[in-house]
Amino acid sequence: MHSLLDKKKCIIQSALDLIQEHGFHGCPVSMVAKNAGVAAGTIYTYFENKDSLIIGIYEYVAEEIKKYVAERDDASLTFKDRFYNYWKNLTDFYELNPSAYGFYDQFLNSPFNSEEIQHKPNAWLDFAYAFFEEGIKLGEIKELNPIVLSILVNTNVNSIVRIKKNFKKKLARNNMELDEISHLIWDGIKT
Amino acid sequence: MHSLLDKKKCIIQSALDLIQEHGFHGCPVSMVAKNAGVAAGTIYTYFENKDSLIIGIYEYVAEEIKKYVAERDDASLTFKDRFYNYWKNLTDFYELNPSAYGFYDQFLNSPFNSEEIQHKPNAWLDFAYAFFEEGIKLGEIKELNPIVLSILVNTNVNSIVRIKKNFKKKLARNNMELDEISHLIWDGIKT
DNA sequence: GCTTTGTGATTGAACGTTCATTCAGTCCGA
DNA sequence: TCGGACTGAATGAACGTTCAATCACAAAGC
Repeated sequence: MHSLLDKKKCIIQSALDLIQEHGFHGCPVSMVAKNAGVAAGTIYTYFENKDSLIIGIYEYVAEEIKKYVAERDDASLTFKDRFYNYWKNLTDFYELNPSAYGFYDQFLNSPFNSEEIQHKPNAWLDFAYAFFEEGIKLGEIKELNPIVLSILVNTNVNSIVRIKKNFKKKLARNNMELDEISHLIWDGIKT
Repeated sequence: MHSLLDKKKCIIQSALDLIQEHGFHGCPVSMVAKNAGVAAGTIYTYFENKDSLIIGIYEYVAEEIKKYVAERDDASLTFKDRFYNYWKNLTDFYELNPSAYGFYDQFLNSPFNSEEIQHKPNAWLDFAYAFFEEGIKLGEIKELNPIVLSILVNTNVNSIVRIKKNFKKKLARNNMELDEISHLIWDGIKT
C-alpha cells in the first residue's frame, strides 16, 4: 500500500524533472524509468500510457499548488491581505518547485491541455475560483467573472516568475518592479 | 527568386497550421511537406533541420505580429489612445490568425524558446520594448522596466485571447469583462 | 516451523512503428 | 548543356509499448 504510492510519486517526480529540463518530448519513457530507478515496464503498472502519465503529473502538480496556497490562506485577515498572501504563496511555490513550474507552464499551453482536461474538476483551479468568488461576495473586489479573475491573476504570477527566471541577472537590483505588478493588479480588481 | 520565397512561406504556413492543431510533435516533416504540396526532401533545401524550421516559424510570426501592430500605430495620438490601439491590434491579429496565435503561445513556453533565442534580436519584442520606452519618455507611464512592461502587457493579451477561445460559449454575453482588463492594466501603468 | 502455492509487482529484451534525414536520380529554366 | 531545385523511396535511429520470465512475499497446508 505504502510503497506503491511512493513508487508512483517517484515516477511522477522523475518525469517532472526531465520534462522541466528537456520538454515533453525530450523525456522518453525509458529515461523516466531510469531516473526513477525502475524498469520501463513498471511505469505501465501505474499509468495506461505516456499521455496519461502526463495528465497524472498535471493533476499531481495542481494538487500540490492548491495544498501549498490553501493551507497558508487565513480567512481571518482582510481580503486585501489574503490577496497579497495568495500572490506571494503562489510565487513562492513556483520558486521552491522549479520543475513543477516548468512543467505547469508548458502544459497549460500545450495540446495536452485539451478541452476535456479544462472542464474536468481541478483542485487548484476550483480553489482559486472559490477564493475570488469569496472576495466578490465580501464586496472587496469587482464583480468580474471569478474564472476570468483567477486566470488573470494566475497568468500574471506565472509571467513574473518567468521574468525572474529568465532575466535573473539584469533585474537583480530591481525586483521591486516585479512586486509592483501585484499592487497594479490589486488596484485594478478591488472595488 | 520569387517562387523560392513563396515556397518557403508556403512551408511555414503549412507547418503553422499543423502545429496549431496537433502540437509540435503531432506534425511530422512528411505531413508538413504533403500539406505544403512539396516533397519531404524539399523542406531541407530551405531549413537545416526540423528545429530550425520551428525557429524559422517563430521569427516569421514575430515579424508578422510586428508588422500588423506597427503599421496601425499612430504617433500623433495621445499615448493612452496608442496603448488601447496596441492592445486592440494585438488582440485582432491573434483572432485573425488563430494558427499564429496557437503556435506562438505554445512556442513561448516550450524548450525551443531557449536562452539563446530570447537574447537574439526579435522584430516584435524590439518594437514592443521601444513602444513602452517611448511612453515612459513622454511621461505618460510609470518608470518601469520596458522589458517588464512589454512582457506584462503581451502576456495579458495572450491570456485574454486564450480565455475567449476556450470559454467562447460561457462568456459570449459578457466579453465586456475581458475588455475591462485593458483598462485595469492601463490604470495600473499610467503615471 | 517449514514447505508449497498463489498473487501481483517488476524486469528488460524484443517488437513494431514512426519519423527525421539522406541521396541517387529527375526535372526545368537559363 | 549546366546547375540547382525537386522528388520520394530508402535508411536507421528513437521510442512507446508488450510480455514471458522472474521475484517477493503472504497465506495455506502439513
